[in-house]
Amino acid sequence: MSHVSADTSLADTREDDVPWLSADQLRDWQALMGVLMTLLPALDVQLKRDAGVNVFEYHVLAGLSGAPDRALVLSDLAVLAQGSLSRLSHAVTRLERAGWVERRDCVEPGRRVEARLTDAGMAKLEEVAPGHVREVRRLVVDVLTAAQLSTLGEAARAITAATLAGDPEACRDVSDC
Amino acid sequence: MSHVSADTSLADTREDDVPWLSADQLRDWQALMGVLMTLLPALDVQLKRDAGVNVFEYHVLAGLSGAPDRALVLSDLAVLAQGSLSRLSHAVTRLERAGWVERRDCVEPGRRVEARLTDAGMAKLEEVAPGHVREVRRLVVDVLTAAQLSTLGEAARAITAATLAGDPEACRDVSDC
DNA sequence: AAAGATTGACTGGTCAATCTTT
DNA sequence: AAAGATTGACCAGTCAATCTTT
Repeated sequence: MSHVSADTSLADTREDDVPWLSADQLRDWQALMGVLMTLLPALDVQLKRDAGVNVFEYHVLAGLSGAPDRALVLSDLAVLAQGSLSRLSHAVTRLERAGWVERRDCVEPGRRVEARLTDAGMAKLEEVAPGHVREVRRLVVDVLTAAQLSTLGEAARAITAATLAGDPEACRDVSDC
Repeated sequence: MSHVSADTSLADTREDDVPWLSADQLRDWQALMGVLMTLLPALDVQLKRDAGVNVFEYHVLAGLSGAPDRALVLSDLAVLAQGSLSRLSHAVTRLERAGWVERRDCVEPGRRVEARLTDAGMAKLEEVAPGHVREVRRLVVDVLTAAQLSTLGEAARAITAATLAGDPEACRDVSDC
């Protein structure tokens, strides 16, 4: 696994021959950085203002809502919501305190715990979703052509694949569980 | 949801006519969310591990390095680095403590302060940049075709424009200063 | 008053240490 | 021991209050 790559001389911090980006590449990269720096915070603002949850918590609720019996083992949910287990645990604590989620010990092996969306949580999600979707449309979907959005999705999948490569835990889809 | 369907109808807090996303739109949007959640943290990890700075601090250094006399008024630098003035002030404090930046009161009007990249800061940036660019290539530029990257840039600019609309302060480019 | 900058309390996240169960 | 989950210390960012200068 960890052997073989051609550039393994990490002890030597000087690996030259890193070609700089072309003017076009730089421009497009900077544009992407702009989105990375501004879009998530903008979505966070809307959700916190109108619903009192942040983006990650929203995705936890949404993830649970689509699961069988509205429940998932925490480590699976962490993968689905794209966060660390620790981050998830903190988030679930907050959501539990609000009454939208509850923890339940699994009967099965190991020290497994599942989070389950309560009825109040489902109601909350249904109340919150339209405003969130509206914002996603306003900031993303509606400002792009269908072709742009499609290419954006393709590119995003390629980037995510590269980003998660070497992190086998984070790679698997929730459908693997 | 322009029409109330048979599913659980809660209170009438329905703000109607928010059309849900099509399957394709949803898929592409989720892909973009994946990038938003993972790419910035991945870049942060590389920079912190190899250089002891986060992405925002890196952009502050990079922004200053390209400015005339390697100095910029803080409020301008905040726009360039895409962060709040408060965030920038905290960051500059850290960078100043490390010796990479120094604050200087402006002679000019108002209570203006400029941040100036020191020689040590410039050296730091030159030391750090290759590793960062390598990571940007590995995770983004090299996994996309030229056409994909170009469309991605276009889309990103459209999204940023929508996101910053209504925030006139954040809109202006640093070239306006 | 208004613009620019700073500060501190608070929040959410990471990391490492710990606990629990197989 | 190993997997899953939790916890707490620590850090970076936000928000609102404040300070400084015109």
